[in-house]
Amino acid sequence: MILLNNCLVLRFNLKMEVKDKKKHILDSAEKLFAMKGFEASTVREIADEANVNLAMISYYFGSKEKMMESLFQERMINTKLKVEQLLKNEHMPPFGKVEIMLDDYIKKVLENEAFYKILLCEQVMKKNLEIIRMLKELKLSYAAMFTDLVKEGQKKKVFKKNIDVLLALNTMTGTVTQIIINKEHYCEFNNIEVLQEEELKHFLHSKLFDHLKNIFKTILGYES
Amino acid sequence: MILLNNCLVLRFNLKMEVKDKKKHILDSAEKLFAMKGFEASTVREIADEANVNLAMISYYFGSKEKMMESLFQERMINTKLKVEQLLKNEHMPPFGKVEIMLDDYIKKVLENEAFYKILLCEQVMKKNLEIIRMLKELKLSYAAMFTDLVKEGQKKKVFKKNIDVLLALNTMTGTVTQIIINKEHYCEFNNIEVLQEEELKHFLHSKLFDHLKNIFKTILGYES
DNA sequence: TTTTATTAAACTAACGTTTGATTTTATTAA
DNA sequence: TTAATAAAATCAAACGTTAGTTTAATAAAA
Repeated sequence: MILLNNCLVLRFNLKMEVKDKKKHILDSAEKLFAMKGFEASTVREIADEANVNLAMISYYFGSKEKMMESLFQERMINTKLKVEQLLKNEHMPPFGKVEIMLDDYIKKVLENEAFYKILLCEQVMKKNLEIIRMLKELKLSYAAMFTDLVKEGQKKKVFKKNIDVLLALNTMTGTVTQIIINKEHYCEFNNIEVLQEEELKHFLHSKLFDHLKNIFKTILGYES
Repeated sequence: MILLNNCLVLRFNLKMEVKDKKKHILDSAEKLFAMKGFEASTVREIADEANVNLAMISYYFGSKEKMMESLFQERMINTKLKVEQLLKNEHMPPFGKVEIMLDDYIKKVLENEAFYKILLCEQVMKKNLEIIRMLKELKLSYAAMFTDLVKEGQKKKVFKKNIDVLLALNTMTGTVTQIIINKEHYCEFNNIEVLQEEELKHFLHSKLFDHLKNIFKTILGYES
């Protein structure tokens, strides 16, 4: 029984190690994909970056393309929204929920810059249909969630009528995305080139949050 | 003299034809780059799409990469702003100028969807330094122009103080870009799948313009 | 002993580019 | 105007390189 237990533990550890190795390869791939794009990143580069043998990529993922899909599956697990739970909280006011949605989204993008860059390019190209399918599902659930939130606010007479929820969401995603892309310019323009990575994130988060909060107040017709 | 004139006309026509051929190749390249990305589009595909021999691309542009640069030079000529002239108009109110800026930008993106998709991906990857240089210059002039516009409005006491011009511009570009990317979803969601291409452009323009106008009123603190 | 993981090397297909022959167009001199 | 000549444009084929993937041998683990 103890032996069996040990074996199980060992097997468990091994499986974990394999999973970690796969994750490690995905991290390297993500880095390169964000820097140079999917097509321009070679499996040899990815293997070098991850310090594994070239053949391991086919061995673990099947192909370069399936590795990309694995990356999306891996990263999109963490994309489930805090707000989806908070939405059901009866005591929280609707605009408080909007604030949490904004905060949550901004944080996620700033924490996963590389992935959101890849995401952006994939959405433009629409080459990998499996990824497009995943993204469509995510977008629909996001839109449905926000629609419910807006309806709740309208019912409680704190949001105005005739709100274009998709346009609102696109302003949120678009603004954050553009800031990620233009990060350097934005810093230069504001003379804050000396900030550390973490300080910079904090600065951008604060700027984006205030900016989008004001915009959403207008869009939703909310008076604080 | 007449002969000389004829020769000049002939020479002129020939040069025009070559220019047209180059433009035609660039149109085909643009289409493919927007669909599949730069790296995933092969010069053979581009040549096929343009109905020219494979070797003509090196012959005309030097290389695939230089062809991309030619595409950017070609397309960015038309990116100069109407507003840059209108800005000097003393009689037009500041927010009227903002409206023209928004209208102008939305129109340009909707009329050149393919190019703006390529533009987006290039900004993410930052691979071709010559293109990045061109874009930085464009962005700086755009920001400077809008800064002047904002200052004018502040001087005339119709805009509020402490406006983050870059954040405002990123909301403009980001929102329009996201709508281009999510065009299909947006149409599905609004049940307008049956529209013709031109009608759809008109619909999107109208939606985006009203949306951004309201947002910019808030950002600039403008009361109509 | 069997399964799993790792490797260096090889494989095939496709890439961007170049070549050299050929056709088309332009220029020049009779 | 015409014939000869020079230049530019076009093409099929080939070039060398590199891509993603597979193989078959070896090492490690179960």
